[in-house]
Amino acid sequence: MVTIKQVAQRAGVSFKTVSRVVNNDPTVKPENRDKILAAIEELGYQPNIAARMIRKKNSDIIGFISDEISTTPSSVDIIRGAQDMAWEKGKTLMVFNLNQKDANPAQLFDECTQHRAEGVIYGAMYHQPVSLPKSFEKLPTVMVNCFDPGQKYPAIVPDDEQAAYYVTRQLLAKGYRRIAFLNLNPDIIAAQLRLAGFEQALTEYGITEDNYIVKTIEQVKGDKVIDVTRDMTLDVLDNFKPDAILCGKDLVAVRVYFVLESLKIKVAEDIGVASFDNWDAIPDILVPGLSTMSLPYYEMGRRAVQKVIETSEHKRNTQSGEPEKITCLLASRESF
Amino acid sequence: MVTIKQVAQRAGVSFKTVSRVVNNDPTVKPENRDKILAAIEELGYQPNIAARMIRKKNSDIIGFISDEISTTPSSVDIIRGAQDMAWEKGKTLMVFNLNQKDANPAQLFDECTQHRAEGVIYGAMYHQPVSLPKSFEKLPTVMVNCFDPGQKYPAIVPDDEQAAYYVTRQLLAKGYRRIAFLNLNPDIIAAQLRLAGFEQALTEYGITEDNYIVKTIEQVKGDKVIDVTRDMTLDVLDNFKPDAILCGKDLVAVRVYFVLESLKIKVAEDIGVASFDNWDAIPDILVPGLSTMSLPYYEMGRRAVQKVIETSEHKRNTQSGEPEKITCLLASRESF
DNA sequence: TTGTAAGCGTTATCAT
DNA sequence: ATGATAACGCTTACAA
Repeated sequence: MVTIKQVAQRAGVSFKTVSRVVNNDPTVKPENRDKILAAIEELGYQPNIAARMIRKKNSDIIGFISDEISTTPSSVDIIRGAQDMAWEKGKTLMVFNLNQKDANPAQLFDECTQHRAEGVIYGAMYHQPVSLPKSFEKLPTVMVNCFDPGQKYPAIVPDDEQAAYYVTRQLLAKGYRRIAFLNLNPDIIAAQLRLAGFEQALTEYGITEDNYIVKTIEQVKGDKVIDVTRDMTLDVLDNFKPDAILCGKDLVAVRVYFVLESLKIKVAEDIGVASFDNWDAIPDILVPGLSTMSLPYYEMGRRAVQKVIETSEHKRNTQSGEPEKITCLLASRESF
Repeated sequence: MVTIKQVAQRAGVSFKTVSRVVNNDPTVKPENRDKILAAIEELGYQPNIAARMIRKKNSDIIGFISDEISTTPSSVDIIRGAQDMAWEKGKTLMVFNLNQKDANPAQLFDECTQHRAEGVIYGAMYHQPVSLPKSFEKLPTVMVNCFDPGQKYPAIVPDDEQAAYYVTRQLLAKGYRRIAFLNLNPDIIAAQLRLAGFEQALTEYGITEDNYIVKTIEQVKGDKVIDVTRDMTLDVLDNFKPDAILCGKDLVAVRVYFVLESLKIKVAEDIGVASFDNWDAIPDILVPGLSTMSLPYYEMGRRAVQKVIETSEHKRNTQSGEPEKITCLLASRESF
């Protein structure tokens, strides 16, 4: 690999002058600058980031540790957002995956330390509480799509309550008055928050308990969780007769669409359908297109990087308070 | 940050002895080794990879540049596979995304060079030819899910022809005799290869042209590509009356299922359905579960890392020959 | 405006 | 078995 010294020799100056040019130091005679730039070009010189790193004390590296046990594809957008923001800020994101086999969070954290990462982001694949190993205290840490139960670290999460509140109000505003909510497993944070938002909106519209219904689309059978969307949908259609169905996630909406199709009930025309996720191609593959609250993964990733840079600059990690909630937007199509 | 010297002082030895312990050099008195290990533990010493890198000549870093213009979620598995293999081989994968805005391949390549990556993997999000900038010649480069038209670099691609051949034979083996193939846009490599595999299998079974049909599910309207799966499916059912439908991707299968549902035609019972992708939760959300040829993204990622390590060790990049095809397996469920 | 010397944290070399 | 010393490629501090 070509070094700064080789460039210096080629240009006929001292290596320090080359360093100046590389670092955009203005105090270089234009004539020399041109000579040096030419030499850099000819030799194809690229600065050695590692060497630079040990002398300057910043690495410009941010570690991203992702819990990918359950591979929710859209959560990849968290990483894309993080990467874009890192790029904009002149940082490099080093991504590590937590895969069953061998790697544990502490190990991956050490990896980050060894690369002298300036901060670490821990990302989970669905909104949940996570307790990180103690070692994470040694570096500015930001949690994304998850949070520490003791609020030890700043956290970025989707505003699930707002999402449910918003979509419910949209349904109500369009005149729907008997909404069935096919919610996710109530063990999940998102399910709890959405229920709150859902009921809040209903209350504000004066909808009483006999005019809405909430069901769970997952049932625990022994140690297995099984999806009962179809039965639930049929049940709700028969016994509650809703004018709109709010689904816990887009995949639930797919099954609901199938049930409706089989009953010749037309989405939008005969019944409104709404959902959460805006999961990739799913909402568009359905006919009519599914109106669904998009989880702001990309934005969360961006915000996490911003936050970790802030914390590392201010060198404070503690007293983080409530997780920062990122607003969810409605991806509006034709299903209600 | 704790350095090797501080550990040395704490343990009462020279810093070189600490270096020996850190690098598992056996020529250290056990007594000293214990003292040093204790000091490392107490001080929380972590080696500085950057410093190590400038002295040793290897970085143990592999760059992964991914064309994420079209975000096919499952292609994330390429990265997961690459990351797992890198971890197993003691390498660190540095992932860079190609996002419209500003970053171009050459820039990201430079980023890799600056980190002194030992090799670079270029990954595309669907199987396609790609011409890389000339700069990639400077580092061992492997292409994954894409290939250089001039075979300049080793490439890892899914064996689309084998996939189509295999699934078609499976259909035929189960007795299906009138197969309709709703293929992807014929501009796409995968579509061309699959057509070849499909027809090969049919020929071997002596199926003649009037007993199969191939249709495209995308149509170009002006400068827009529109999905015509529904119309095509209805058309084929009406006019060709197939006993099985082979879909170009799982999302096509979803639409086909809807059409069949609306016509009260039962999948598996009345008609076989097969597909390509094994895309995340889709095949399982359908009822009956979709039997589909899985694209071996994870394995491709693993293989790409293996290959880039091989090439970097043997220092040869040229004369790569045909892309290496990774076998696709049938994810068998209940749809045929 | 430019260059010299020192230093970053590590490994390599060679002596002890 | 251990330790001085040099070296890696760069930046910082300071001098010219």
